[in-house]
Amino acid sequence: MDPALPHSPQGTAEPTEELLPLEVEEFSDGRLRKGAETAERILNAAEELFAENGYAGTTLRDIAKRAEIRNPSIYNHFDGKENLYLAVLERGLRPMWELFQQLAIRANQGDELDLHVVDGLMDLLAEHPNLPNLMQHETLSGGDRLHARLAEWVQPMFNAAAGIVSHSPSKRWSDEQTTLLVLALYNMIAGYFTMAPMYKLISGENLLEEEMRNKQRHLLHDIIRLLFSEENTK
Amino acid sequence: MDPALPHSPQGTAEPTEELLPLEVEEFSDGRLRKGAETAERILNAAEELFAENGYAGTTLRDIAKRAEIRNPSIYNHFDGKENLYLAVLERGLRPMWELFQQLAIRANQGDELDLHVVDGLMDLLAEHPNLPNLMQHETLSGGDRLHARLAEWVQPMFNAAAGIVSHSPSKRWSDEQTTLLVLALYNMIAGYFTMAPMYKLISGENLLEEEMRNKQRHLLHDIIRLLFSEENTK
DNA sequence: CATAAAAATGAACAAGCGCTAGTTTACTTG
DNA sequence: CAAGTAAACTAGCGCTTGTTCATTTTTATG
Repeated sequence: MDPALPHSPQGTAEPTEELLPLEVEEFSDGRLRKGAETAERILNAAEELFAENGYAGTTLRDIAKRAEIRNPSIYNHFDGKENLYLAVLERGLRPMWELFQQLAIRANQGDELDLHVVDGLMDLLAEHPNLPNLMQHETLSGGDRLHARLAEWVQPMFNAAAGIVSHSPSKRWSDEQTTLLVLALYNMIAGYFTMAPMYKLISGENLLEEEMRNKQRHLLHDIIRLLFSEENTK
Repeated sequence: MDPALPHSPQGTAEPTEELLPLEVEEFSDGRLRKGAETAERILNAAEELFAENGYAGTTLRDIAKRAEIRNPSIYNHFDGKENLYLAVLERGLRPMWELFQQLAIRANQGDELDLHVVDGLMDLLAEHPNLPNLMQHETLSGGDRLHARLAEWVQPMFNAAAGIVSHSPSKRWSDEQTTLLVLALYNMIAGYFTMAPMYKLISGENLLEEEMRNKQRHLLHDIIRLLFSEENTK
């Protein structure tokens, strides 16, 4: 494993590192090994339950039931609840991590990206609706369970996002504001998905359905355009 | 108690109802009765712990320890964990509920309010930093524990906020967009506080300190001004 | 097809949970 | 200050939790 690395807050500007070597256990014909298949079922079940109920609110027996196994079998694939949780988090964060790495590269090449970032994020989160909730649970607990890994996982994404925003044509935002702006935009975008269950209770409408998502995408475009227009310079 | 009220989504536009009769148990000289004082200590401890660790992640023994009593004593003041949680939620939501009620009245009188709303919310949340986290935990769990009370508590605030936004001078936003805009603005504002612990891990800076809060307030003012300027009409 | 490894299982353990009962202490009030 | 009530305590019950272990069943391989 990692040698110590006690939340060192040195943030490399370019996220070019690897997240983890992702080993695929499968036959030459692409069929998964039996063990790897149930490991995946466990991860899927755990992701859904952790996202909805958090770490403490999720039982290994609940996870096992959803994965259609008896709960000691989990220990054939993961070394305890905490490690399973970390595995879920890592697998969940990977697509977001990759998206930001990719967007950051294009931002350094001078492409205008703000709208692409929004679209990319909306698509990604729509495909992985558990991701914002997992992140939010971690955020609320102060990242206690991530702590060491947090720097290497979240920090590069944040830096990439800040880089993208600071490359925008608008000269409106100072460097100081850029940081807070990234936070605000993230909360606005991810919060949409996080809010979905409660919004459904209040209004009856399902934010996760495509029609609503398109309205949200439209709104975000309008907002981004207003925030990053070249005209006004404060 | 309430007669059924199974999440009826009829939202009265003006939040003029009462939240709950708030009974104060104190002597004529203002001193709290012994019992009422420990009840308050329990509520304070529970609020902090529920906000950080959620419902499942908080034990009555933890709460008792922080309130400096033994855990069965909690039952002299609250009828079980669930009811304590609801009491925490209600006491926590009250100031926000009152703020929105007050702002909604002024909005109906035609005052321009958008910036005042932001300032009011920032001040309120700075004073009650546990509130956004409590709400967020409830949001993530799908409001399961609130469910029935949710309509009467959250719905009026949401409607008040939507009313305020739709009274803004800008003709830019359609009614449909107004709803999503309220959500986005709420997430932006409340998310700032929710993110504080993780942001501190990443950057070392404390978002809850006044200096940072003022920068955030400034940023929010800029954003609101851009979103609700009279000029541009899309 | 035999064999070893991998995976799944039932049974059960210690620890911790919400909660109750019974009793003692502290407070309030006539 | 005495009596009654409210509030705090100790002890512990029934249950669930994460985890272990010995065993059986399944899967992969020479």
